[in-house]
Amino acid sequence: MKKTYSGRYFEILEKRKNLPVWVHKEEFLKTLKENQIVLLVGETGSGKTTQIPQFVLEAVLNENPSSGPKGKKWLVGCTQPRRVAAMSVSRRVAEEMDVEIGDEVGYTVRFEDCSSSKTVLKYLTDGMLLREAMADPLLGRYKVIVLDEAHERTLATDLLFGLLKQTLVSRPDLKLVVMSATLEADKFQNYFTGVPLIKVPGRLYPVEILYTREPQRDYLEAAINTVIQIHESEPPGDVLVFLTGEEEIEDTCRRIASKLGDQVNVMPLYSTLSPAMQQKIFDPTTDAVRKIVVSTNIAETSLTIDGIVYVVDPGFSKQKLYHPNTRVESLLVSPISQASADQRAGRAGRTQPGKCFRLYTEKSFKELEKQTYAEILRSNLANTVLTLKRLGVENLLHFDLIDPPAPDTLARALDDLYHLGALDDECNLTKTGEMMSEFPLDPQMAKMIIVSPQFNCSNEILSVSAMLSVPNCFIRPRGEGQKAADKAKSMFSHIDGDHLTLLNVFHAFLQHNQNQDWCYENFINYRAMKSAVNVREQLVRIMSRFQIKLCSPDFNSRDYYVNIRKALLAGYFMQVAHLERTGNYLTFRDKDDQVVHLHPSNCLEYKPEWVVYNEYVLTSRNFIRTVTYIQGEWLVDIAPDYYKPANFPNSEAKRVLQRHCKKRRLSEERSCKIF
DNA sequence: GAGCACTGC
Repeated sequence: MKKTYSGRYFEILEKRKNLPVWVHKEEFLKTLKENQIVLLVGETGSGKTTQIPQFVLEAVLNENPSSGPKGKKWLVGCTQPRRVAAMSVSRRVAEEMDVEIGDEVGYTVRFEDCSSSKTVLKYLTDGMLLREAMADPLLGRYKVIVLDEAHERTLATDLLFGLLKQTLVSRPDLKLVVMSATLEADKFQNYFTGVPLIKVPGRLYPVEILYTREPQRDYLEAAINTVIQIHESEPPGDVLVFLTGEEEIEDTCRRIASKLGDQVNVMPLYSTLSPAMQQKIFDPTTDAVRKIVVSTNIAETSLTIDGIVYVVDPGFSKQKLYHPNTRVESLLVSPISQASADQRAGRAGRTQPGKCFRLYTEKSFKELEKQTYAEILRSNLANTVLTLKRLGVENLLHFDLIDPPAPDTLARALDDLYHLGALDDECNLTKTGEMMSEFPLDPQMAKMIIVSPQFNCSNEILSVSAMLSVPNCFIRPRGEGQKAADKAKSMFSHIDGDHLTLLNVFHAFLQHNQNQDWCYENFINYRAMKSAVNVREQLVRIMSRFQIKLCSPDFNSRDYYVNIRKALLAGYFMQVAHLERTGNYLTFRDKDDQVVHLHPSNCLEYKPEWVVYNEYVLTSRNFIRTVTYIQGEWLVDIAPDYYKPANFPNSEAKRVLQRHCKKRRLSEERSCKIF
């Protein structure tokens, strides 16, 4: 590292030294020296994310002045749950250390590696470190790993916990720092028995918490009234209201605006909002007009808005839930946890003392869960199990996780992977499974891609996969534009299904040279399309690594779309529904079949007897979304082991399946006689 | 005939 620093360096250094975490620098370094694992609890504003990794780096460089593994430099890695955070924090730290980003300080996130052979401190997403661990389970280049925001308990962070717990045993020279914003620390301390804990206070202004006297029946009504009340009786200061979803937010914005008019500036905030609209949130307010931001959970952790003095918290958010029996993931409006409520309240005290209006009673608050359930307890684990297998975990039940998932969920995941050919009878990873694990996709999709050359359509399947991996590309404005949007969409529609429609959109986007105006005119989300192109490129790179053929059927051939539909089924054969005589679709499964409805966004002009679907969503009804027509006999051709009639309970679909099986047997016998 | 909390590889 260079010896002379710029004036700016010393200027920033003085500011850094005022951060609360600096008071604990010596204590931290001493503890790190004497222990393999250190737990640090630092509240918002303590400076832990930027400073601790620098402290660690200083120690590593002092103790290992020259050598690293294979002549390379030792690395300090710091994980973040979000890519924006990894990028922005590393930029900040590079500035503090007076170096160019990508040199001594860098970051690695999906689609972007801004690090080099010079890099000694690297910020990366938790998912990225997990990927690195797949290639090198001992994480040989790292000397210290810092797991930041551990309290968020993302799936990737939880897996890293389990993995590092093993790695630390085989690599006594590797150290781990766990950083958490809340004191769920006892949970971590139980997990890593006897680990020292350092507590650093945050720097937030006091936030007064107000509860309602009675529980509120209608939280929207209550939220709107509270905003009006704040506006009429509280001193200047911006307001942040937490709601659960896009429609609710847009609706509430309109209602507030109609009541308060020009006196306030009401703005919505959610992830699918265009970046330009999101940016508006950060425009400074004029003194005369109060800013009112109505937001989803995105403002709880991902985005920080300065100048918020009042927070309105109805106490709900949409949360993902997984039911292993029906294999359905659903988004459900649910009460938040105490930790979440406290995090929301903290948003009021970033620039001056604030107030948080909780639209529930103090008693209700005390009845809330302390922490939000870890993601691993609320997810389909097929992909997780595949990752663990790839990391060399032999017995999943013995893998030490902070919160072990339900046995049902685990069993379901193993079962799915077995049917996909990723695991053998003894639960070992197969060659196919190994390849599947390299794709940053769900197992069905990875399988579909791997076998697509057999249907001579890997190019098309890659495009469809990319489209399925990004947010919905169809824009549908409320009110006026709706009809025009639907008409534009119908231009892309393929009568046999939504997957093929997505393919049409992708092809059209490329034909129009990825033109943004073309997207605008056709009600297509440009950002989604660009990111699909990006995803596809990444998938192509993985394909070439495994030398999987890139090929297309003849576009003018009658079988062009047939091949693609067959390839879809080769991955998603466990997600098939059959049209019953009642006119309803029934999922066709070994157990727990469900009545489902085609999602109204589908582009089919008729109801085919059999469909393959991309996802099952539980909202106002049971919907299957993104569906494509398939032939019943393909089930027997493409997944004969899974579609043995004996595996299924009696049903209309089973009788049809039996007929197909019989026909297949007969044709096989006939062909035997010929030879 | 309806919706899309949020991340991430």
